[in-house]
Amino acid sequence: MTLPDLIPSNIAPLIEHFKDYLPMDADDMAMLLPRVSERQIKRRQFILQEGDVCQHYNFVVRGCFKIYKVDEKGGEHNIQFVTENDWATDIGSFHAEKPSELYIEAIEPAHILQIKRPDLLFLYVNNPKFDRNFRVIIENKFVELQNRLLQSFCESATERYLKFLEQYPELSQRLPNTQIASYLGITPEFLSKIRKDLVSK
Amino acid sequence: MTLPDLIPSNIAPLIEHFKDYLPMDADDMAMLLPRVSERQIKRRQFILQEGDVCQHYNFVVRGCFKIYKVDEKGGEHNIQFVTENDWATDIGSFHAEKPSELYIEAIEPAHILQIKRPDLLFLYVNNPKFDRNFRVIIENKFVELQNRLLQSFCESATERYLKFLEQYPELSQRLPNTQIASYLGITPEFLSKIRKDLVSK
DNA sequence: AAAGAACCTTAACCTAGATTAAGGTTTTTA
DNA sequence: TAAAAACCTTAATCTAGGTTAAGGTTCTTT
Repeated sequence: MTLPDLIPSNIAPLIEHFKDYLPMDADDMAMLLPRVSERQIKRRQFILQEGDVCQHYNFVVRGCFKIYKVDEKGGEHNIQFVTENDWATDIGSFHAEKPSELYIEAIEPAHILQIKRPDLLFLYVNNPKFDRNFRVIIENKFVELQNRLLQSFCESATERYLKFLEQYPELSQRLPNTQIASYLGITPEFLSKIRKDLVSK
Repeated sequence: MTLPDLIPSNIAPLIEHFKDYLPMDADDMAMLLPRVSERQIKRRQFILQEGDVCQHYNFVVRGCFKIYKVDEKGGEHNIQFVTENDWATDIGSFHAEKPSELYIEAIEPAHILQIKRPDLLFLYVNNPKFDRNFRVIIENKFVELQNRLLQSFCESATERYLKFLEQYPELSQRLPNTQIASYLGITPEFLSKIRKDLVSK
């Protein structure tokens, strides 16, 4: 539980995150530590913009981000919210080193830990624990995304909204309804109507 | 390119698939070989049904599968087609050992290679190459799924259909339009209308 | 070779959710 | 602390795509 003294405590949440998957010994931490850098992000600040190559795996220590795409007509579509102890990255852009189609923007002031591409590759090549950890992390992300697709195919907007409230009760307090509507794939006006209809029942 | 004589050639496509990610030596193959079993699947046969726990990672050597969910009203929604040299598995059900919400059904007679859960876990624990390979495989699947979600959010049915034809020209020959419509998230009747409108332009 | 099943298309009508517009409230920023 | 920006709601109108129904065609199975 307590970390060796030589590990600065501000990277502790990331170490704890990895420990959810596999035990991390002092050597593993020593390998990770010099490859992680901290950053404070202001509200409305971007850590990725359309057209840029995603250069980092970003671990959120505190705060909240939205990952979204802007369509031809300028509409924003949230594909994911990322909060404490989760990763905010465009995996496709990161690995293929291709320009991203996505924006990643802080909805709240945030504190993140970043790992650069060459550093992550170093970790993969030199310590199989990182391959393992990220395999499992991405499996979980895949399942989350698949459930999202299934919901958007199989359920009405009202059902999706109710399940969102149930599944992310904390997020639904933290976020403005505009952002939730964008995540659900509907307009804020229609969400407003859904909320009225739910109350009147 | 040529495999050692002791490896039966009918597992060759899987070995080649792994070689796309990392070199495989004789020891790796010797570890893999006894943990893979072959199966012939008939058209319309299921390798996974709703309610069952997904027990295998299924590698498709030949044929085509659809992975779909059935909604409350009995409607089918294809989330993915799987053809040669790809994996047909419900990753969520497999790893959590929970009943699946999905069906995986052969659209064409198929030949698959299966790895059981305990065998895959053995490979993960005893040879880090498998963690690596499946990390990369799932990263790619994640990106594919994310693009699908983005398209369904940002584009009209007509645009989605045109991109499908472009991205999977071979599949669009192989599949009936009913199945393509279900993948695009529209009814066969509406796809028929889209096709008519496209021709008349 | 025939019967049944799956598939494709057209067309009339229907609905979930979008759009536009407007007024009020809360939050942010200068 | 005031102006600007973001947010929320309501209501009228509009539209992409669904539903129902029906007829024709092409596979599959016996």
